[in-house]
Amino acid sequence: MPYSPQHKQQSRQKILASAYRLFTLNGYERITINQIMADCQLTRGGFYAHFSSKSELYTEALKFGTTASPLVLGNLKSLSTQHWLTELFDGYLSIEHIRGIKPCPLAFLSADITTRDRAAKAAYKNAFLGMNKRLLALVKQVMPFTTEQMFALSSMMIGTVAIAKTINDDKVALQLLRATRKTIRLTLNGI
Amino acid sequence: MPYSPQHKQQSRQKILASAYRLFTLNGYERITINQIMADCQLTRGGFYAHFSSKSELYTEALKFGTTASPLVLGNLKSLSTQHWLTELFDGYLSIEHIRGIKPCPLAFLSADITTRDRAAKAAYKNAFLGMNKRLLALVKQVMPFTTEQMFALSSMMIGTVAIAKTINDDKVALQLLRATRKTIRLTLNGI
DNA sequence: AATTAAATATGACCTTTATCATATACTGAA
DNA sequence: TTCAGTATATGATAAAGGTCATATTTAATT
Repeated sequence: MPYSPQHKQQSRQKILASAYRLFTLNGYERITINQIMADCQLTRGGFYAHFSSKSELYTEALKFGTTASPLVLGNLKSLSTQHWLTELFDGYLSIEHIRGIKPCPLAFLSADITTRDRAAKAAYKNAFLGMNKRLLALVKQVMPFTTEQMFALSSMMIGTVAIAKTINDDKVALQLLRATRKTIRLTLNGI
Repeated sequence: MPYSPQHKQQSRQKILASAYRLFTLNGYERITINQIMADCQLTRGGFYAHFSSKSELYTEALKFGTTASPLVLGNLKSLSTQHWLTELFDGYLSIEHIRGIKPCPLAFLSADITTRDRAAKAAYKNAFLGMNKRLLALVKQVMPFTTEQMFALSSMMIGTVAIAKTINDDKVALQLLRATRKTIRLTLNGI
């Protein structure tokens, strides 16, 4: 038996991590299998030992990056829920987030998903619904809040970062991010 | 002198209209010059008599589709501003809008723009700022409203339709659209 | 009708990229 | 150290698409 038994699994995980990051930053068409494999120190050909096609990888990468999202798990348990939520929203609505290398796929892949297959759409939908559920549970600890209110709030945050990322001009981008941060604080009763 | 003097201009306008629609629905990479030219009954080669490259066309098409946006001009002048705004928001946040062939480029091209050149980003930014300005002027006729509030509201609407469009499941998509419609009505003082 | 110059169509080129067949490299066991 | 068989790399293939050179069509003017 050659290679350690986990070797292939490790490669698979590395491919998924690279694919998730690169796809989120660039979309499906702007990233090649070559780039993904090179990013994790592998080469083109071996790819098909792990995935049957590029589009399968896309869906798996999206699942990989959005299940058990670190976003809401966090390790700031020492903080009060209120404080923690503030940190969460402010971080999400920050210029660092939108200019960084770990942007939110819900924001940056929405249009991309539209032209992708059923499986990719399902993965996106699950990610969106999952995030809403987890966030809603948290917000409810602080104040009464409905699923519908949560949907609207999520949409606002996601829309804001999606738009802010397109804007080259930091001044305008910051103004937009700030606007939404303010609005959210008001919505959440001055958290 | 062959052809009527306006002939080339007419062709250009047709190309722009086709490009605008197809790009908005599919993004830059999923549409070929061939498809655009075929869509307006022309052929591939003639393209370069009108535009120097695909990316130039993309930017011009975006400008074409977003300047003097019919969105806010409308012809419902008989209605009160309040009523008119309600119609506008409800139409934007409708399943017909997101499933139709004239979707909002601000919502469906945000991620696409991120990986495009400076000119395309500028066109997107102008479209966004222009829409906000026009909308704000209208909302102000009804109630006090700031630029920042307008930004947050636009982001919410744009985010909502962007997400709703990715969701294959009409039930969930409708729930999401409804949530934002409700929230907007509350925000606008029960318009 | 014939002419002519602009507008459009045709065909070809070259690059990129997904995919696959085949060769090589690796490592645990004998 | 050799073997075996899995994991990865290499090279090839075929298709797609942006671009351009050249041919053809068009209609206002003569």
